[in-house]
Amino acid sequence: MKTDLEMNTTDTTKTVRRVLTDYLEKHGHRKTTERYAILDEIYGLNEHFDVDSLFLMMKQKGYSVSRATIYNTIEILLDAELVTRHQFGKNLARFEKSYSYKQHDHLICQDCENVFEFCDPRIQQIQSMMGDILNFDVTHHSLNLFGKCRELHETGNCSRKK
Amino acid sequence: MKTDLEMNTTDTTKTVRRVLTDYLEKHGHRKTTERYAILDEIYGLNEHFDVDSLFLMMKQKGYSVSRATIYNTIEILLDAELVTRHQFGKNLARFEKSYSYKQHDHLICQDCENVFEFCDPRIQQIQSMMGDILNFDVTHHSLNLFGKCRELHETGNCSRKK
DNA sequence: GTTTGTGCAAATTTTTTGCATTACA
DNA sequence: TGTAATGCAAAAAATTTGCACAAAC
Repeated sequence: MKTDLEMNTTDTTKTVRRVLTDYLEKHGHRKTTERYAILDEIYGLNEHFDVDSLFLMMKQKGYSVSRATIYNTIEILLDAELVTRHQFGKNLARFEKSYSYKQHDHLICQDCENVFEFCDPRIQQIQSMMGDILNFDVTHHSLNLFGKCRELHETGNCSRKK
Repeated sequence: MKTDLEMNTTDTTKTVRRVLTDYLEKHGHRKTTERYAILDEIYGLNEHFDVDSLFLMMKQKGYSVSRATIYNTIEILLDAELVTRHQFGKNLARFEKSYSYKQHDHLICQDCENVFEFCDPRIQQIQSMMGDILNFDVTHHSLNLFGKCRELHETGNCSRKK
């Protein structure tokens, strides 16, 4: 049997579709084509996305779902733990696929808004320790580091600046 | 001379007004009554706030500033490091006074939306280590832990639920 | 007296909601 | 066929912007 990391895109698509099917059946929700189309689109991306860009990308590909349906579906995908939600300092929710993804956190350049990922085991330790101390059942966390990427730091500007 | 922690509210008010004055002069901005009124209001609070609640609180006290001015002023206070900005999982910016406040992070109850504070030195270590590794000049971070507070965990409900 | 900053209202942006229609079960 | 889900458009919520007027300097 393959480990998650060995799976290719097709495998992953199949697997997450299966996870979604199980979730929908378990919760008595219908298996609509839109839900699977949105899931596929999300798992075809390798970057963070927001609802509007997802809507536009799908529209451009000729598969048009309404924004309302995307918002609805993302709620389901969040609950099914197939997607995670982030906020990188703006009032705009951003998402990313999460199935079989190693837990990671983000480093955001204040200038080019580029998002980098990193992982540090101490965060999990802090998370569980604080849960114990403060009598909380901590389910997840969000750690964002903000700063200047190397390019901005060295040249005073970033190429990707918006 | 007093340490920051020994200062009372009046002392703090004076000090932060002075910090703001220095900032405004340094940046060639005008010292308007609104800016000081907003600063005073913020430093009179002991909780996180959002722009609209600040607007309503000031209005109720008879000191009415426009929301636009509050948004403008908060930009200045952020830049002057007199206020910090947070997002606790909602698309709503929340703020808190930051002068002489020990760096801390937040634990948020998903049910009652109550926000608790904690501090762990390892976060600073992670922050500087990741900056070194990824060639970033990390200026600040935001760590939020999300979960169920004790009350929610034990009773399935929180008294403060909205 | 200049000009910056404020207030107001309108515009934008992001998300939510209501309701008629579609399509899953 | 009954009902949940979709699409659309309108509403809501948060923030930004434009412009006339007020008040710092």
